[in-house]
Amino acid sequence: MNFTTKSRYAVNALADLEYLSNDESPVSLKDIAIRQDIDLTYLEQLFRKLRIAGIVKSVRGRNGGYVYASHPNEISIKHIMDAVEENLDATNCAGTSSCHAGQQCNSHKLWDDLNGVVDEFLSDISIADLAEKPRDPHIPLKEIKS
Amino acid sequence: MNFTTKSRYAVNALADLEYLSNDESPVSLKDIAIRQDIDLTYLEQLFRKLRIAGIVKSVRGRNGGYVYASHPNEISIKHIMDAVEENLDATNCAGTSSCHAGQQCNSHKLWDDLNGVVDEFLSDISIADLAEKPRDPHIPLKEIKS
DNA sequence: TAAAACTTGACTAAATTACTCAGGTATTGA
DNA sequence: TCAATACCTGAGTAATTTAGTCAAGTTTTA
Repeated sequence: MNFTTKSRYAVNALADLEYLSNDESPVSLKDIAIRQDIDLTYLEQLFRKLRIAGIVKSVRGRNGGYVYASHPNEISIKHIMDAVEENLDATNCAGTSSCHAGQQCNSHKLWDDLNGVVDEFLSDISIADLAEKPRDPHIPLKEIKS
Repeated sequence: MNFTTKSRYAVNALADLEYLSNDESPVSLKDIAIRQDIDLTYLEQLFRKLRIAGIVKSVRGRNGGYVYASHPNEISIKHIMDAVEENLDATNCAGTSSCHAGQQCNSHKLWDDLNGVVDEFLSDISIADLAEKPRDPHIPLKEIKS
């Protein structure tokens, strides 16, 4: 399991899409790059992945940019991370249960369960949760705990 | 957040400590290295960290090896991972909330909450849970979900 | 006393991540 | 029309991290 800066860049940039947009007009990557202090061409690479994953749509040409492909409360953090990250799996065997000499290792179930816990958490939070009220806890920890 | 093979090696090796031990006698790293197919000197590096963290005790000299420093049901997976991993934090700012130009970024709370969810999960599982019944689910997912 | 087994530090190769560069192509406002 | 804007693509590269290796110990006991 490897959460890199790609996830953080992508999530923050997608939150900016809402922040920087005026009545549904596309947001240029340049504006996001400046506000988030990310290199423009690096951001382009991330948005290419996001576009292919169906998370954003691009508008080419002058005054072009990117818009959400669906409503931000339908875009989960998990969806975003699946699009930009290479490896979100915590097991050593990519779920094939061949981690210990072709057999399931002692801890296979542990990592598999961990995957489930993380996936569930990330699936329940949408980009709208972040953009609307960045300072408030979007999901109270208590809800998760019990 | 970065879960590497170190965690998996360490957890599996520590489970083997119970599996390979005869009435509290120390287990040599050589035996674990063979059973887990890990390079011996690499395993030594991991056990150095585990010893410094107070998870295992070493017995030097002939017939020496390692034993648990405390009862295996008191050794949590989180404790092990803290000992061997470099970076378990999912935030970009190591919790300092300075992720966006000195201020808290949009997603800071998200990564912070994710840390909490993962930590809680890993703290509730002990090495005894893995060693005793490796094929059974040690924590049913249902218990976590609702 | 020699073998077994832990101890330590330094080093290296492979892989990954983050980032850069050099070109495009599509669109539109002036 | 045409030049500016902004997306699009592939290749390359530097820095970092991970995984693993090497060499030379120390400690203990059969």
